Amino acid sequence: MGRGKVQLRRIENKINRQVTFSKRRAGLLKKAHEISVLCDAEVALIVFSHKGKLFEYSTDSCMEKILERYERYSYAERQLIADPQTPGNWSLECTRLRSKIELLQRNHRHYMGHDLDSLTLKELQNLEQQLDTALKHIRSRKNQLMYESISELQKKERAIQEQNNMLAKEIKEKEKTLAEHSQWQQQNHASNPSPFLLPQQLPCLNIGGSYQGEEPARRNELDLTLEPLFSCNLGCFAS
Amino acid sequence: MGRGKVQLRRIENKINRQVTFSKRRAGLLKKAHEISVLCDAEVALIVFSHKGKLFEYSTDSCMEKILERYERYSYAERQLIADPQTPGNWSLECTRLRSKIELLQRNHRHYMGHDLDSLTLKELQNLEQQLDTALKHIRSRKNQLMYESISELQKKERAIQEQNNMLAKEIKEKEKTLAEHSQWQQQNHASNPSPFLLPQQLPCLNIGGSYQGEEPARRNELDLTLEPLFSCNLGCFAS
DNA sequence: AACTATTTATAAGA
DNA sequence: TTCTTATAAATAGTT
Repeated sequence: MGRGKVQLRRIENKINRQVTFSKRRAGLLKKAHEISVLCDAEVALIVFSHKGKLFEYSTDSCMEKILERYERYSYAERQLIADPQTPGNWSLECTRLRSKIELLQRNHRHYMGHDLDSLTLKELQNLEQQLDTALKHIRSRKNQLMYESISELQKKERAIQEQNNMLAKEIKEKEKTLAEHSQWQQQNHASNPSPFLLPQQLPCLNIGGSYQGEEPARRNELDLTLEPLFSCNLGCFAS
Repeated sequence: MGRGKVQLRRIENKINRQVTFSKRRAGLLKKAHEISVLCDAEVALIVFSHKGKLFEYSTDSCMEKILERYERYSYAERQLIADPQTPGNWSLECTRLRSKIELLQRNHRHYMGHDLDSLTLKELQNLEQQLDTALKHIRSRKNQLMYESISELQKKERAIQEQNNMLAKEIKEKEKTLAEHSQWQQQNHASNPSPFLLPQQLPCLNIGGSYQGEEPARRNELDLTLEPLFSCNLGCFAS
């Protein structure tokens, strides 16, 4: 379905894969719902995206019930597998999981550059290479984000500058009108208090107020984004 | 899709419902498989027919694993429903541990430079700095090991050289004795076959044999250690 | 996110 | 059930 036939194999283009995933996921959930309604079936659908995000559908009788029913049903087929409900097995499982956590944490310490004494030269070499690669990816991604940030700022700057110019023009005109007016007043009454003060102050107040009032949230957001950006190592641009 | 449009409600005709179920079930399983392959997603699909028959599909990583992952994942969202069922609730503990593992693994993927799209600029910056520090530690430790390796090799070289010298000396003396002896023999019998061949060969054989026999295990170990060392990035000495 | 040319899925009929 | 076929839906590539 679509402009071209598609081969049943992993889409290598990341963007394409993401888009196709969104579309097909919607289609799949819809179809799951349809068969469930049309044919009075009980459906549970679980989808983990490549990135690990979860999407699910389940007939109104709720996911947990269906999974429970599944476990019950499929249990008959795999009588051999030890029952994980047994208290003894649970504690065993816990022990297994804890040791796995221990391993992951130890591993993580190595990735943080700690506890290196136990590693051989070869292991250190592997670690170094992996971190080096990871760092490259991270810096590349960071640069991408920063460039995006910068070009958005430049766009914003141009917009604001333009606005600024327009406001300045407007003020100039107002100033002119006011000056003419005050001159006219002076000629008629000759007793005007501080006639030149107001026109001088207006520009600053107007510009500042207009700018801050128009988009305070977005401005703050950008400020936050850029603070660490320039206080930190800009040297990474070169990598 | 089909000859007529279809309303999204239970098909009352039993035969029709059964037929539609068969067809749509096939379609649904196919699509589940397709999205799983095309988009590298992990999919679990469970369908109970109206009559209670089970049909299922799961990405090759097998149903149980996906369901486990699901439980783990959705646990985080319903932490609130902390059911204080039985004192010493093993299954709850297991779920908790599993979600911790999930978290560690996700974290680790970031440290490997994967799945970076979900990170903010600030997070990327932190990650970069951590990896950079870690890399410095690792390289420093690696250098230390390499220097140790080198100085040990040099020590070993000196020892072997010394041994070599001693052996050479010994051989020279033996040669001398032999020469005297053979001269003496020649003077007496005058019919010695290839009298100068043996003394020339002995040194090589002796030295090689002595060296290999003395510590074959450690020598192999060192060779293995040093192979990647010099074929690889020596540039790290500078860091 | 919307569009559209195509491919797929499938409802109805045989 | 299975095959066929007309038609509805889904969706790949594009804007």
